[in-house]
Amino acid sequence: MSRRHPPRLLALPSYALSLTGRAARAAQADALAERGLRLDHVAALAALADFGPAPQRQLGDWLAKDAGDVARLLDELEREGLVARERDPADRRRQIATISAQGRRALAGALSAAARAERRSLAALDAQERAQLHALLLRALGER
Amino acid sequence: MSRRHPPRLLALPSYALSLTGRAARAAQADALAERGLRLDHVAALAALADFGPAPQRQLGDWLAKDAGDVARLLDELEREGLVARERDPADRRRQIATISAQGRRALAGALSAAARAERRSLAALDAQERAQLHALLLRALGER
DNA sequence: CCGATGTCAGATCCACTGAAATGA
DNA sequence: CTCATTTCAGTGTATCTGACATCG
Repeated sequence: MSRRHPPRLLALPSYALSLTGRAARAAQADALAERGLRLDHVAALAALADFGPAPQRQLGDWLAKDAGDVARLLDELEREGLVARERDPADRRRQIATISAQGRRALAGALSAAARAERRSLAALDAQERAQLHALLLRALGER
Repeated sequence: MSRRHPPRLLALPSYALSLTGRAARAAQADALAERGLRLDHVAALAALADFGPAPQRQLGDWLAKDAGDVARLLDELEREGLVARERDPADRRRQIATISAQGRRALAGALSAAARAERRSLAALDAQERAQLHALLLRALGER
C-alpha cells in the first residue's frame, strides 16, 4: 500500500488543507460514532451552548449549514432529547432551538472525545506546531 | 448574517481544519467546474503526470480511492482523451493508464486555476503565513 | 422571510462478476 | 497438471453529504 501523494497536488496549500481536513474530520467522526453522534450534531449542540437558544436560520449561519439540513438535524436531536424546539411567540414562523440538560452532558462528553481524537490525528505535530497551525487556521477563517 | 463560529468548536484545531478544508475544496471544485473537471479528475491526472503510467490498482492506492471508482473515473478521462488505457502484455488483467499530451495541457490549466482559487480562499493570510501553513500541513501529513 | 420537504450531484464504500494469474 | 485461491478491472448498489428549489 503506497499511499504517496502526487507532488504537484501537495504543492497546493489548499490540497494539503483538504487532505488534512478530511483526515481530522474522519478521526473525529469515528470517535463520535461510538456515542451515536455525528459531527453536525455536536456542532449544533456547541453553538446552542455557546450562543444560547436560536432560531434555525441563525443556527444555519453559525454552522455554515443549509437551512433544510438544519431542520433535519434538529429533528434528530429533538428525538434524542438533546434539544427542544418551540415557536417564538413574537414571530410564530420561527422555531427557537434550545439545548437541554441532557444535551449539555452529551456535548461535554463528545468534546472531550473529539479532543482525544485530535491528538491522534495531528500526532505528527508537537504542541507548539499544533498551536501555530491553529492560530493560522483561525486567521484564515477571519476569526481574530 | 452572523459568520461567527462557536468558540467551543474553534478551540479544536481539527474543527478549524475541517472548516477551512471544506472551504478550500469548494473553491477549487468551483474553479475546475468551469473547465468541466472535477477534483478527482485532476488528482488522477496529477498522479499519472508525477509518477508515470500505472495500473488502475496503483492509482487507487495513490489517491485513496476505491478500485471501482477508479475504473469509472478513467472511463471519463479516457472519453475526453486525457488518458489512454492499454493492457499490460505481461499481465493481461492489468490496464495501464497513461496521461496524454492533451491531459497534460488540461492538468496545467487546472492547476493554475486551482492556484488562483486558492489565493482567493486563503486571502486572509499573507504569502508568508500561507507558506507557514503549507509547511505545517505537510508535516501533519507526514510528508517531509 | 422561516421552516420543512424533495431532490440532486459528488464522494465513499461494499458486494459481486469474469478473466487472468498463481501456487499448493 | 489440476484445482483452489487470489488479483485485477469493471458493474451495480447503497449511503451520506452539501447544495438548491419549492412549498406552506
